Amino acid sequence: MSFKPVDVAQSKSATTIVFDALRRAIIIGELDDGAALRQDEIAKAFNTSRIPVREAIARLEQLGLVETRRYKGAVVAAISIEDIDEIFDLRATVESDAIRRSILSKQGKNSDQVRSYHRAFGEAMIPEEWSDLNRKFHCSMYDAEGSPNYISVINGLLDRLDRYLRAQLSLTDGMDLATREHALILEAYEAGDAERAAKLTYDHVQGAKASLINYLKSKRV
Amino acid sequence: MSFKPVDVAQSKSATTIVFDALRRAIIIGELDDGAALRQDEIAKAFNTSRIPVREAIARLEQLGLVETRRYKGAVVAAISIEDIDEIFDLRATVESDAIRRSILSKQGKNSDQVRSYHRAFGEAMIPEEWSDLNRKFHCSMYDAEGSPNYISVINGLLDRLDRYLRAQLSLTDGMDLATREHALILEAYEAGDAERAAKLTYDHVQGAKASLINYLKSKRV
DNA sequence: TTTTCAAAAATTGGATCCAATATATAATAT
DNA sequence: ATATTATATATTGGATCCAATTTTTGAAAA
Repeated sequence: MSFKPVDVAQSKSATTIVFDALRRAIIIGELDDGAALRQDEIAKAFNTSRIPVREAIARLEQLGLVETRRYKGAVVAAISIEDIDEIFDLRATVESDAIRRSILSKQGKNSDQVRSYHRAFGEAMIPEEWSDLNRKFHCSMYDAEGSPNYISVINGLLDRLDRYLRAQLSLTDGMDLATREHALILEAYEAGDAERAAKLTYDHVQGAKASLINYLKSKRV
Repeated sequence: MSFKPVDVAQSKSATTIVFDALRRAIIIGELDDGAALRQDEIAKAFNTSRIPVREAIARLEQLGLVETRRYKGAVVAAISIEDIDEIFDLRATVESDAIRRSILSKQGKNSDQVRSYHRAFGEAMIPEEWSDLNRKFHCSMYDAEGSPNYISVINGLLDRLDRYLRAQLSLTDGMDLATREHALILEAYEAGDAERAAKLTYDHVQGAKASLINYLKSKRV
């Protein structure tokens, strides 16, 4: 045989292709808050019918990334400063517990992986990469085997925050501070110091919150 | 005018009706783990076409209540004991922080509401009601105005645990202990003791975890 | 010119149809 | 009798069509 058989069930559905693309576009800020998602337009762009687009929108709505109004369609969800503030608190709480339980869990450390994300974060020249690498850095320290639900909640929260973080990161120079704080968190992680890592993570997230809220308040006068 | 005009946009879509009903059926354990959700069957039962059913299933999948396999349809998600264990930890973490921030937030207390749920919980004769009342009791102490995202995450976690909790509650007599623990939490809430309320809530959830895990382990030999 | 009303166009929500894949059943081979 | 193959049926995924609602545009009235 000169070809490799592939299970057809592994091919992505039209719904999933559209969902992934729309989710990505929202997260990276390509679709602005309040932007209408026209079913027909999206269907044409993806060369499919409206049904997969509707299903993708239904999925995005459950993630809080879009809001739909009956008979009026879907728009990209705008997140208020109060909600952003709260989501950061929630992140700080969940992520600090995630790293604590990861360290306490006796699982092997991901040190090589974490280190390489840390290095990549410090070296990244394009703001678009920072946010992805930041997510990878943090999540690689959480126990993927033992904490899939923590990680899923964290990713959901990050999905909702990312476009604001990206806009901020493009315009401010908080990367040096973040890199330094990452180094401290990594140090505590490698030293197996669960409480210190949890506290550093909590404080790091809260610092990012303060910075973003300041930025948004100055921008939304 | 002898009739009251109602905004048509307030009518529920077929998708929402199906979604609500399926979500409810899964939560209360009417649909067993692994049960197949046949689109055609459900569409017939609700006297609609398959499209709203598919959209409802897409939404349920994002909530982790069902799992779909390409070309094979959707089944009710079975949650492993390890996942249940983790979800309880996540609940304990998030709910203890939710009650802490609620108490610290200077918002008015919901005491009357909380008390009435507490009383109803203690008086409930039907196990089916316990789980709903338990949820209402706890969530009424969290700050709906300032913590909608906390509450949303908590409800999502509870949705996934509820059918196991309900099965357990029907067969064990942990209600007396729960009622006593609720009373202590309520006491700390009303006293404005954020740290004590947080600790009691955390311990309460962890106790419920231990109890449910024991039950499930004995049941799944 | 501005406001109101009517008609046309755009869009959403759901029904039906068709194609593709999976599953069950029947027929054939061993 | 069992295993394999072929056929029929069931189910999912998406395309198309129709009905309902919203938005836009154009015409008429003030």
